[in-house]
Order: sequence, then C-alpha cells, then structure tokens
Amino acid sequence: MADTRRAENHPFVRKIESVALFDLSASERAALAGLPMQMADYETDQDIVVEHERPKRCFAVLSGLAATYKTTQDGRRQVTAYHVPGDVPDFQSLHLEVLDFSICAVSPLRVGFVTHEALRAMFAAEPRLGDAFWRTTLIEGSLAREWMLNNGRRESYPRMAHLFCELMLRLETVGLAVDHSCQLPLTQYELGDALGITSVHVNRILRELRESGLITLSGGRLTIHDWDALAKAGEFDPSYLHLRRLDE
Amino acid sequence: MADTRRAENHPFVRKIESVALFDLSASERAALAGLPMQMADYETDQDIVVEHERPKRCFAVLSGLAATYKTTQDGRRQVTAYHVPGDVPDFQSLHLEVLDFSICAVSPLRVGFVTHEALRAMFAAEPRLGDAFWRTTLIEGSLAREWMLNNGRRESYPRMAHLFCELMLRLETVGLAVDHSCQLPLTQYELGDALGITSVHVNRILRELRESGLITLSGGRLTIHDWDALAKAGEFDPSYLHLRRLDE
DNA sequence: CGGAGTGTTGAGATGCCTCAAGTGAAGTGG
DNA sequence: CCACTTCACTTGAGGCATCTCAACACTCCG
Repeated sequence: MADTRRAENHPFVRKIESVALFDLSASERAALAGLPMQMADYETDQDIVVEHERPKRCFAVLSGLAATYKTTQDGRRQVTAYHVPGDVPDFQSLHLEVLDFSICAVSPLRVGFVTHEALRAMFAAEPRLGDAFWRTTLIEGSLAREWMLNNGRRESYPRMAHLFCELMLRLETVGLAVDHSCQLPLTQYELGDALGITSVHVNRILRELRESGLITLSGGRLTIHDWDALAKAGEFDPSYLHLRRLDE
Repeated sequence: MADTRRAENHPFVRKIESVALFDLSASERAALAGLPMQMADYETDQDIVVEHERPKRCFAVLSGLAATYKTTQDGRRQVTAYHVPGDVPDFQSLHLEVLDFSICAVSPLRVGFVTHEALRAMFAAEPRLGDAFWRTTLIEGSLAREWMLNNGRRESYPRMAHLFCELMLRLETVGLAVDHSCQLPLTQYELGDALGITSVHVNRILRELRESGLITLSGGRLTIHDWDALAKAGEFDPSYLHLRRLDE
C-alpha cells in the first residue's frame, strides 16, 4: 500500500498517467517509479542545459518553472516553451545528440536527472511507455505550433491573454493553480522574451489587461479575474494542449 | 538487384536513411519499401488534412511542396512548416488522435497514404524504424523552435533570408536544388503567412534582397546568388536541421 | 477580349520599439 | 539603522518597421 502510494505521487507516474491513452499496469508504474533519478537544484536564471551540448541524460522538472530558449547572435532571446513540474523538457536528447536550445530556471527549480541508458532499458522492457513519452514530445510540438500562430498573427494584447490562459490551464492540471490564480514568477522582461515583444511593451499591455479587469500580475502571482473574457480576448481554445479529459 | 534498386529509391527508404543514426538492414529496407501506399494527387491550395480531423492514416510527400498551417478566428493564417518530398508531415496523428493543424498543397502535390495499422505493424516488427521516425518528429520540433526565434526576434529582411537558406538546403538534400537554385512556387502572400508579415511587405523585402544581389525569386524559381552573404544576413546556422553529414 | 490572380508601388496610419528618466522594493555593508 | 546599490517596474516622447488601403501593371486563361 505504501509502495503504491509512493508510485502514484512519483512525477513520472503522474505525468504519464495524464498523457497516456491507456491505464498504466502495475509493472509500468513500478518501472517509472523505479527509474534512478539524481536530484539537483537550480536558482533563478541558471541554465540546466545549453545549446550544442550532448547530454547523456534527460531531466524531469520536479518543482518550479523552466524555460526553453534560443538566442540570436546579437543576444536577443526567444523563449520557445515553458515547463511545469512533470515535464521532461530535453527528452529529445535521447534521439538528437546535439541540443539545439538551452533551458534555464525561471524560478528556484528542482530537477531529477535520468540517464539515457536507464530510459532506453525501461522502454525496451515496457514498450507502451515509449509510446507515452513519444506522445509527450508530440504534444510539445503542438504547443510550439500554437505559439507560432499566437506570436506571428496576434497583436500583443490577445497574444498575452492567450499565453496566460495556457499557463493557467497547464498549472491547474499539475495542481499548481486554484481559482484561476497561480504563482508565476516571470519578470516582464522574460514575458517579452516569450511573446516576442519588449519588456516596456509588456508593461503597457499588462496595464491594459489589468485596467480591463481581466487579470492582475504582481508579486509573482497571476490571477485571472474573468476567465471567459480573457479566453475570448486571446481566442483561447485548449484543444491544442491535448489534455486527456478534453479528448473524450 | 532490381529489388534493391527499387528499395533505394523508395521515398521512405531515402528519408529514413538520411535521418537514422544507423545503417538500414535488408529487412528494415524491405519493411519500408513494402508498406502499402495509396497514392493521391492534389492541386495547389487543396487541403490534404484539416484541423480537428481524426485521421486513420499518415501520408508521405512524394513530389511537390506542402505546408502545415493554422488560422486565427478572423482568418489570419500562419504557416508553421514546409514539407519536401520524403517528409511525413502528419506522422503525429499516430499518437495524437485529433489534428491541431491543417496541411495544404502549395504546388501540385503527390502523396502516399499509409494506414496507422500498417505503420504500427512495421514498428512492432522493426523497432529501430520506430526510433528513426521518432527522430523525424523531433527534427520537426527543432525546425519549429528555429522558426519561433526567427519570426519572433529577427526583422523581416534577415527573417526572409533565413527562410530561404533553410528551404534551399532542405531541397538540396532531396535533390531538388542544384547550384543554389530551386523551384519555389510560393506566392508572396504565402511567404507572408510563413514569416508573419504582409504580402505587401514581402514584396518590398524581396526587392531589397534582389537589389542587394543576394537572390532572385520569380516565375516560381528561387536562385541564391550569394549564399555566404544570404546566410550571414539571416544568421543562418544549419545545425538545427540535424542533417546527418553535419553531425559528424 | 475580359476577368482573375499575382505582383508592384505610393501614402498615410499604427503598433511596437528605443531611449531616457524616474519610482519603488529588496538586499548589502558600514 | 541608514546610505547605497541593484533590479524590476513605470511612464513619456519620438522614431521606425510594418500594416492598411488603394491604384495600377502584368500574366495567364477561358
């Protein structure tokens, strides 16, 4: 009983259960929970992995927020994804040896490293888990496409509204948001890096959103006061998140 | 001998050989070449699949160019990827049942449909092929991130330069470009949809690129006159394409 | 010959950027 | 406990990249 409970709370088990299209067997659960993980802590703005590295292991976010980003030669930065607890942001390093992005902590961050070797052994023993992890990378691709549409074709007001809807929903699914309110320790500069705009402009749009009564973002906490209005402003349709409960 | 040659020329064999990290065995080659494919032809602007569908099969591009795109509610369009012969643009439908994007022909297009069933059977019999296809979806993810950086953080002149470099290189790897010149039947409107700008602005930037002596694009043909200068203008570093010959 | 789609160019509008100054809160060291 | 620094946030003013609207040219095709 104690073992079962421990497995349920294991980040991998939680993640795969929320993503897989099947119910986990006892042995699959045990395989996930039994993965040898090496813990590590990072402070805000520290990089976990950087572009051009050839990692021999992946990591799972255990607590805190992480961001994948790339930069231009003159140092302009684009965040391409945010990662919440349970995510395995560099999972692709298992198949693409050279990283084409960096990942940094956007808050104090705890991660668990798992060697490629251990993951490959697990997938050999439990092939359905390989499919489930594959699914997670495909969902990340879906988010990327939605970001491209959002950043490419929406002005900054709806763009920001859309991002807040996505983050709130994703944080809710991992229990980090209640009543449309969550910790969101992003600086305005970082928000700009995700939205492709300037921190100055972030500030102005944020004020507009606040004055419209849709949200407040201060002290590292985001609160959505009018979800429906925000979703409408951001043309937010969560189907691209491929959440299981919405699939049925 | 005749069989071997046929297998070599099969689009799946070519694609996987260019992407996989191992050399294909005879049985893997046979499995790929033996996949039952249903051919179909599309005219420019026709959709092959559309958002919210639940396809029971994937398709490979056999000849022509295809584009993945999404639209906002008011009909603004963002192209998120282009697909050259050999690509399997909706491969993810194998694991994500509902499509979150549409794919259309941007030129007369020939595709080959393969049922999910046949693909799954092949992966069960030849697990390494599953890994290789997985790799293709991860490479697509890498392209998506580079596009996000490009569209989010570069102005339209370098942005367009970057896109042309990518397309030329990808078309070269499938033998559709020689001497930095290739068929590229994109309208200026469509280019704008990929770059997140207006067709009017595409026209002006195109003129600048032409007047700088970097490229000409007319009559559906793109020619790069000064590759080094174009790559420099677009800050183009091909490592994100994960081409095998560049990996070593 | 006429119509439709694409490309071209101009002129004015605007969303977002740049630069700059100033506020406020948190942390540090004397 | 108070200067002092630092860093994020805030706001204004002017500039620029890109958009919108509009007219017109060109090519293809029925």
